[in-house]
Amino acid sequence: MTPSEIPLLLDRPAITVDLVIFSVRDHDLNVLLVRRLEAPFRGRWALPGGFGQPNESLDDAARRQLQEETGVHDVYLEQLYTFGAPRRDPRGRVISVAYFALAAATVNAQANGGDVEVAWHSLTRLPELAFDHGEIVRYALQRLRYKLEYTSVGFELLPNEFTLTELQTAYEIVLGEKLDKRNFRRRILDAGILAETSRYRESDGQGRPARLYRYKENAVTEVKARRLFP
Amino acid sequence: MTPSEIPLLLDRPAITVDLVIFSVRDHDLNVLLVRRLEAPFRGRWALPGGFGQPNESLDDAARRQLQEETGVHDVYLEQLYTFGAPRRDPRGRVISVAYFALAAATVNAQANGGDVEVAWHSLTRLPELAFDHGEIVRYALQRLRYKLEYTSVGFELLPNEFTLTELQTAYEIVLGEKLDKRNFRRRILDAGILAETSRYRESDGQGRPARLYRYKENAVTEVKARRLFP
DNA sequence: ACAAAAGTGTTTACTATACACCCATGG
DNA sequence: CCATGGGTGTATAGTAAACACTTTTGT
Repeated sequence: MTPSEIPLLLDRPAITVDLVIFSVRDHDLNVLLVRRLEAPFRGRWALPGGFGQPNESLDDAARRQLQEETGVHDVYLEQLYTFGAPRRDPRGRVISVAYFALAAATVNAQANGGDVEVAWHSLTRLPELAFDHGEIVRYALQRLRYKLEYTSVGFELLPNEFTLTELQTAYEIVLGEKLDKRNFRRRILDAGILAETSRYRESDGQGRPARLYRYKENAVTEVKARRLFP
Repeated sequence: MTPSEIPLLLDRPAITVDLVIFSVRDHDLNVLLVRRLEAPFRGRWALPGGFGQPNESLDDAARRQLQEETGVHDVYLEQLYTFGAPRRDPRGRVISVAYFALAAATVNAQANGGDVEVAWHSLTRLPELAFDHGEIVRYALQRLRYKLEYTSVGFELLPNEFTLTELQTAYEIVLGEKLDKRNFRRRILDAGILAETSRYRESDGQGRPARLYRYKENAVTEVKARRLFP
């Protein structure tokens, strides 16, 4: 920051926090959306989000918006990217700090009292979204797939206890490809990030009950990438 | 974005763009800094940056600030992270969209006329910076090292034509470790991202002249990571 | 006893690493 | 002819991928 110091209030863009909340439901990757009640884009689905408060960090603002607007709390959250194209909001200059969040299928979302509609939408049949929110979702999906491959954020898509088949299915749904069961289990167990519980899940219909695991706290979350250079 | 619509001007934070420009010089990784002329932190070194203009994207604002403030242009630039802790600027709420840039040692920086000091600083002996800029630099360094391992951004630290030893040295300086010459050359040549030129660089003192290479435009920039899961 | 899902090892191909000597040039 | 940096190949270890049958449970 240099000689040109803090600008006149009139020149300031507005700044919002928007959230892309992913969850695996009904055998599909879903995003949580809210329906807009006012112009512009009235009636269209949009990402939850809003303005920060004066004494709140961006992360805190994201968490608060999530809770207030959708009832979702205690989920994995990370900053995604800041979008600031000049005409992305027809009302004027609005810069949006986008976050992405991962919620287990057991997490419930509900409108906070008012008449705002909140709903999960499958990514395979996403409606046209308000503003540039479609672009933000695409970017978030790319980041999710990418991180799934070399970090352990994937566990954030599951409840505390889960079976290895449930974990594998979540991965397959997000990555959009089938994985080999034996290799998957070997890798994930060898990584030493799971703790076996003594409990089992009865399969709905029939079949052998599956052992439940939980994700170890303090587990390493990043796996070394295959380096381009030695 | 929901019922709470665009807020009063008074509630709006100011928003700046700050730049972390890395360059390998004098056998060290350097960052380009400017000395502050005004309070707060008058006399301290800070990241170049400033406010965006109404009809300018964030990327454009970053590029313009870089050119205007330091004379640096046509370098690799990418958005890093947005910093928005409530008290990071003592004058009031300022949210900063940080960018990181890579410049070859042949790129010159110079103050734009005025009496602003602009200088490269080695990361091994960085002065205490203004605001939270020290934290921003640390975060940028982490990102640079990370990307160096699994993308080809490293080439942005070198001029158009370079020798393999120069390339290897740049990697060694950024990563802070020695690399094996034969393995390095094999990997980088096998990756098919370099084109051999017919020219050679005379080594300063003595020794056999080294072949010059250039980075292929359109080369793949990402290398597949070693996946945690099969 | 059968249907349904859980669980388990081995072989083969590929990729990464470690390592030492000859080559071209200028003084 | 020597000092300096450039350039090159191979053997070994480790990691990834492909692949099919047995076990446990409920009906």
